[in-house]
Amino acid sequence: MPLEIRPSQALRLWRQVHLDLVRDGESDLSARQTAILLTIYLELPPHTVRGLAAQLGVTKPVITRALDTMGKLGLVTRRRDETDRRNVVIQRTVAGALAVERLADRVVERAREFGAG
Amino acid sequence: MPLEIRPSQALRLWRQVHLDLVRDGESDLSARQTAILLTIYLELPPHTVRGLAAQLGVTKPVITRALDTMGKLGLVTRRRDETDRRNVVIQRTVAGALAVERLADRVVERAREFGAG
DNA sequence: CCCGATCGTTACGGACCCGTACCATTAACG
DNA sequence: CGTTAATGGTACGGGTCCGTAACGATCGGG
Repeated sequence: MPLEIRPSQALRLWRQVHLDLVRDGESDLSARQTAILLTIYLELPPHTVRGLAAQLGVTKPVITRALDTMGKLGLVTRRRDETDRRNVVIQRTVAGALAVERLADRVVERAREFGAG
Repeated sequence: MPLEIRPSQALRLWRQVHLDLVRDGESDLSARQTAILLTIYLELPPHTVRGLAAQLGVTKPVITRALDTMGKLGLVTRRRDETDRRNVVIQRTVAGALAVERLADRVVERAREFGAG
């Protein structure tokens, strides 16, 4: 059963959620960072730098830097893969899971308000 | 009639649209910039720097810089208000309208795909 | 063993953005 | 007029991010 949504609704939803994020001082993530964060929390592990770079169609340093930033924010962690020490496994954190959950709640909430629009 | 959407749907939708934006090389706007752009295109004119700053809960230079950047990208334009030359009126552009329209289409499209999730 | 391939990170020069503070222009009003 | 208030923009020091290129560590096959 598809989720029917009209363009005007989509735009109002998109705007309002972004407004919420800005106003609540939720860390001002770029589209890239958001895509990385949600990929880590929605797709099945394990996640590697190379894998994320391929999925997003960006270069490796972009992922490395994004992980640096999100690491400082406590949203993700890195750990060496001991079976192949060349790899780095990106791991979820409690704080990250909560942030993602809050985002989901925001979207759901605003979607409900805007249904009639 | 409210728009019912489950948290898991919301997150998958949010992720997929951001992935699309990144992969298609759509300018990597921050949450702030997105909020500003959509406010300009969804709310009734006229829009001023001060008004936008108040709506987003940020300082004026944030708006000025965002308008500089979006101006370079051709998404918005500025014009002096001739009736009160202290004011600057932010105006929409064809390119900006198209970008907003594309965003709406992306959201609608992905929402349709993910309905069952 | 060693050599090539793979993985993540770092270096570099340049661009953008932040928040605070200050500035130039314009309007409003006594 | 001149003075005050309001608006948008700019200067500054500091941080983050970009893309390209190089690097060190590690694996795997000959």
